Amino acid sequence: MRSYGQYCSIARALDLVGDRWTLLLVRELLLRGPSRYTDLKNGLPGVAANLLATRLRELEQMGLVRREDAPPPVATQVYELTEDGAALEPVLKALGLWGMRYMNEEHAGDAFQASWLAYVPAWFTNDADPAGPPAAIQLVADDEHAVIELGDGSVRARAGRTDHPDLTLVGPARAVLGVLLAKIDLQRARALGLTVKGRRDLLGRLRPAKGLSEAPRP
Amino acid sequence: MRSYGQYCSIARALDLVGDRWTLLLVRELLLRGPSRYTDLKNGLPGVAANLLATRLRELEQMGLVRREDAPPPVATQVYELTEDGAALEPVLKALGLWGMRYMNEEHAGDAFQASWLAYVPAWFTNDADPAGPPAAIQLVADDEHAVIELGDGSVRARAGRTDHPDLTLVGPARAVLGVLLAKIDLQRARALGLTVKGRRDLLGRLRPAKGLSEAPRP
DNA sequence: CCGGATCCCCAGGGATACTG
DNA sequence: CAGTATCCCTGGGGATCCGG
Repeated sequence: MRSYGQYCSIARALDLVGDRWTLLLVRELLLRGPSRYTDLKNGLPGVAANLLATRLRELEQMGLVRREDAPPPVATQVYELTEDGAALEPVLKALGLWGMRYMNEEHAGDAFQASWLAYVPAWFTNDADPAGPPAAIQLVADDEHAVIELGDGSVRARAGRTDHPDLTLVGPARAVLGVLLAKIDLQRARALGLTVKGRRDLLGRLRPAKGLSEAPRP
Repeated sequence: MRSYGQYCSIARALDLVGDRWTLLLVRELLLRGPSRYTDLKNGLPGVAANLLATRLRELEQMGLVRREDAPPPVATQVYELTEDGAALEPVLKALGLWGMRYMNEEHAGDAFQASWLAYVPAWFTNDADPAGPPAAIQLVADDEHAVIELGDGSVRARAGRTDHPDLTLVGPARAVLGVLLAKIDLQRARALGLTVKGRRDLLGRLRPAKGLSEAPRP
């Protein structure tokens, strides 16, 4: 990218990661951990192959990404974030938090992945009952599966499934996320196609982070 | 900008503000408040006139910027952030904080402005002695003037000058910012051309925010 | 199948000139 | 002062191809 030519830390940051696809690539590396080229390509639907290779090369040269040989089972290379690269997490959190206000409308044809389902509760909710017992919530949105695990005072989430969840939410992504962040109530979520099974009181333990509760928008 | 086509709040955010110059334009509106077109153009050295006009139109249509008639003295229009636009402040702070690690090197020819000098202490330092008496620090870097005001437990900063500062720092931007954030000591700063006059103990009241102190880099 | 490299084409951005 | 108009050029999208 052309430099903005400004001695300003915001401009400097954008000089490095302001290019198209760059921050989404960092998102993938942050959410998935060390990843192969093909996994990244799958995680970034729409990216051109050459562009992904170029970005990875640039990020490596800037010192934000490291290329390493994968551990024994696989014989290929993996890409992972360096310390400087991982330090972008607050940037992605801030962007993601701000962007939540535009998640009310689902645009037809938008891609969706389990890891994007998982980071929302993990990043943007707290446990309102930190001393409460462990619990697991199974999320299923557009056939993507994620699990929220409550306990030890934290809200953790990951892509995948769990046996014996205490609560299961199945429905369109918009409804699942809306309910998790208390932006829409169960009544409206059901109208959007949400199915709820299990201990719905657990939803009360998910307290939306500041900057979200502002006011549900039309 | 082309949409990324992903149902992910980070991608959504970048759909709106990921375009070139957009976040820097928001930075200007945030730091300067309601601004005229020409002020924005001056605050964004290097931007093409047509691009600035396009971005303002796009941001207005997205609901991030509002165009209004200026109060009586001037007969022109001003642009200002809406609530949604101003909510980008945490994003700019996160980006700016991350970018500080690349401010050690000044690139020849980089533009520099007083408002960019001011936001660094205002955003990235706290008063280590919140109950301490009011004090003012005059900053002069590359002929740009800014003032830090301590008192009432907060660190405020603005472009401009003050009479009777308690401390005055004059020198290249890199040295002034480095000293403010405790990334370089006075000894080294002086070697870089910094001049210090007044109560240098006041520097001890500026406590760098988390995410900065990590370790000065070469 | 993985990890790219190559090629073509178009939209978005840069520089400058011009206008109400 | 507040933009438009124009031209040029680069960066990115999309498809295909290629070596391991």
